[in-house]
Amino acid sequence: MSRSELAQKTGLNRSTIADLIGELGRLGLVEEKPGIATAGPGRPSPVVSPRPEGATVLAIELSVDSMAVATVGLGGHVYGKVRRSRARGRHSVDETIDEVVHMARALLSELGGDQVLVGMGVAVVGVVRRSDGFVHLAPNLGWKNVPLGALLASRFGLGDPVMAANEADLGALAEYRRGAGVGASHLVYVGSEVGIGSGIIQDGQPMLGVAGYAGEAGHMLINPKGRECRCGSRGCWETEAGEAALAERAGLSNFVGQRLIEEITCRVDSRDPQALEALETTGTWLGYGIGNLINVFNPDVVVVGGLYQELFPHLREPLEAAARSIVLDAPGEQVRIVPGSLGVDAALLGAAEMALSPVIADPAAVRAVTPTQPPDLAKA
Amino acid sequence: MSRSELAQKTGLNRSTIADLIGELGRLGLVEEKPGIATAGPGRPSPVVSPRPEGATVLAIELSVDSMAVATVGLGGHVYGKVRRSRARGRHSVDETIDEVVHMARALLSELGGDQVLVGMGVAVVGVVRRSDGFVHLAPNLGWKNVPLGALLASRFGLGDPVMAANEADLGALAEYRRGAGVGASHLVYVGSEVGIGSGIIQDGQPMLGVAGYAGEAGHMLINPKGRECRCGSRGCWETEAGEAALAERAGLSNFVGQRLIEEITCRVDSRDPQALEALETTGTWLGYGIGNLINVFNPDVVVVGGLYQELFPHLREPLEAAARSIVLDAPGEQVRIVPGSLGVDAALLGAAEMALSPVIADPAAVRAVTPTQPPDLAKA
DNA sequence: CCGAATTGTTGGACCTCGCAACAAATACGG
DNA sequence: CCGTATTTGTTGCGAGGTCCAACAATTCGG
Repeated sequence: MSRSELAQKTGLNRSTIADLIGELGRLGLVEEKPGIATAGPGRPSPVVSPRPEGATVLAIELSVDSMAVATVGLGGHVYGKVRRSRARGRHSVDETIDEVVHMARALLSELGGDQVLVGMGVAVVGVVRRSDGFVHLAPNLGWKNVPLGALLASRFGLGDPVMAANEADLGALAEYRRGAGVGASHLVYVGSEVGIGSGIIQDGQPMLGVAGYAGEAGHMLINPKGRECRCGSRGCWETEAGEAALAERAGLSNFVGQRLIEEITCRVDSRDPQALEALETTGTWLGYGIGNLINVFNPDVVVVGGLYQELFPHLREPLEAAARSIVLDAPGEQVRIVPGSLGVDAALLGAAEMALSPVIADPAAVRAVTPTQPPDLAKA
Repeated sequence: MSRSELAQKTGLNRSTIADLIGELGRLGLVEEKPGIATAGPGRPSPVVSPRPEGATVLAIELSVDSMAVATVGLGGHVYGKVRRSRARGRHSVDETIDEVVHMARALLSELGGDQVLVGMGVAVVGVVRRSDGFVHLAPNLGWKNVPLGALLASRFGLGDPVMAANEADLGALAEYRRGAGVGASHLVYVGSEVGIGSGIIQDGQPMLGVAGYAGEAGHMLINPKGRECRCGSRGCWETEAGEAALAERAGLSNFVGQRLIEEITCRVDSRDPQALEALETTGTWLGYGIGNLINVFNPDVVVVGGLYQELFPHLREPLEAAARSIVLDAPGEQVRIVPGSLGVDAALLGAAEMALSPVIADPAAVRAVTPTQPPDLAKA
């Protein structure tokens, strides 16, 4: 983007932009390139772009059936990424952190010398306090009250605890900044893994609620006569529209996660009626919940991510029909309901964006972070 | 509040505060009084308080079965208020505006000479565009695409269209600033008239959504096997928890509005089993919806306003039980669910707060507004 | 009556940003 | 090939808002 475009977009003066670009350039966060084909007369404008090497972060994702680590530079540039499948169920905290350290070591050693590491961020399936990465509850990992942010910080030799957030919240952030939601200002992200999580961007800002637990739409009551839910209630959205419900309807209860998606896709391709029916029903329930969220949030765009991203073409029709049947006729604009574009990595990239956000908020205040040595594996 | 308290609260310097207070004083928006009993040593501090006369607005409410007009000064001080009942159903736009002008004339003539009128604000039962008060849809008034803000502006001889907003959104604002939500930062307001409306304050700011239609929780699907709704759908929250459902359950379908509330209160006092049962059931449905909103918004406080404010003591128990059964165990803090404290005037006061908000945003830019003469009644 | 404590006030300094003029680089018409 | 219009980056200056440090005002406690 050129300087004058920046001036127009930000509403700031050209001279102010020049000043800021100068400072960011000195900090190594942006660079200017000769500029491309010019349209019309006038002095050609060099293109200003973020310099990914200027600020790199380590992003971590602890998901239901996999974990991942990545090194990501300013602007969302992914340098390296490792994902590892894990069986669902309990995992010890120590073991998990060891594994993270192991995966991170490999990625960090690949970083070039000019790359400045400035922070870390973690996406967790569970209820997490953002500021210090305290995991209140993560049923899918079997964790409760784990000071993950502090543990990671001490393990990597950092001063401050590592920030962490809910997977769906970070998925929303990533799709908003780098994915299907670019250009929107109000976004609702619906991600499904075992349950259904949601994250909301309101006017460009993540909506966190008073304690950071906003967006727990998975347990929205939607069918009082519905199935029993793990949470003890009945007829929660995720019991009607979640993975388990889909699998049961399709007669595939022994499949989970990616395997389930593949199996269903396969059966749909061969026109299996039970699979088609299951998608129809599940899409309808998904649509009801999404319709509720649209009524409540009035977003630009709803992004369907997680497992259902791949199935979206098969879910679209019933989903949209159900949502439209609920949504009040908003005059003028129509909401777009679209699949995510970042796939399984949405939350991982969101964790990176979160870790990079201090750089964007106050570039001058950010310092390089040095993990103590290539961190060693305590128990390896 | 004293100057040093202000400095502490805002984080600004004492000298900055002095400067700002000086400017606001010159504009007549604040005044300093000798200051009260001092605690401890030190120079005594005069108390700075908003001067209601400095900025007065005309607030208007167009509700389901009544309309109201009030003159309100800075800080929420009500100078005068008129409310008039109207039969439910269609009302012509012209007739309504005439009536508003009539009621406003009386109130404006009572204003003292030192009171500066700076704007107007309208609360409407319906879907309204805030910026220019365009009423997209107000089924309860029988209105569709009425440029109410512009009509009022031309009738009162103002330059800019009058701002208007949804009743529930303004109820939320009023309860947040002046009512049961004072001190909270994240508030969900649930107001019931004919249907159920909701308004949300997130981190001190009204949550509007991309087009200003956020918070339409009344048509949240909550019971797919439920009653048919006016909106064409089935099992919306308001069909299960709204006024009509309550009346029907209590066997009082021929009562509406305030009369219904009185009749029910009366029957409850005499232990009428059908009334008690109706409250129990309605409270439960209310609680389910509120629980959903709590999960999604993670608020400090939920304020129940509108018709149900008075019935709240009788609704509390089933309502809280239902809500708690849905809400995920938020560690630490508990949400408070409380009745509103502003009663039927919540939306009216909210309209005043909305009209006053430009003064708070930029006191220097606000000019006195002069309605053309005491506005005359064109058709009277 | 004097020191400690608190608070309002004053003058100077800094930082951010906008404005206006100028310089640089291109397209287009002759 | 040259001059003009056009767009854009750059420079110097000024306005506004804020903080800091020192000082003045006022009260409490000994």
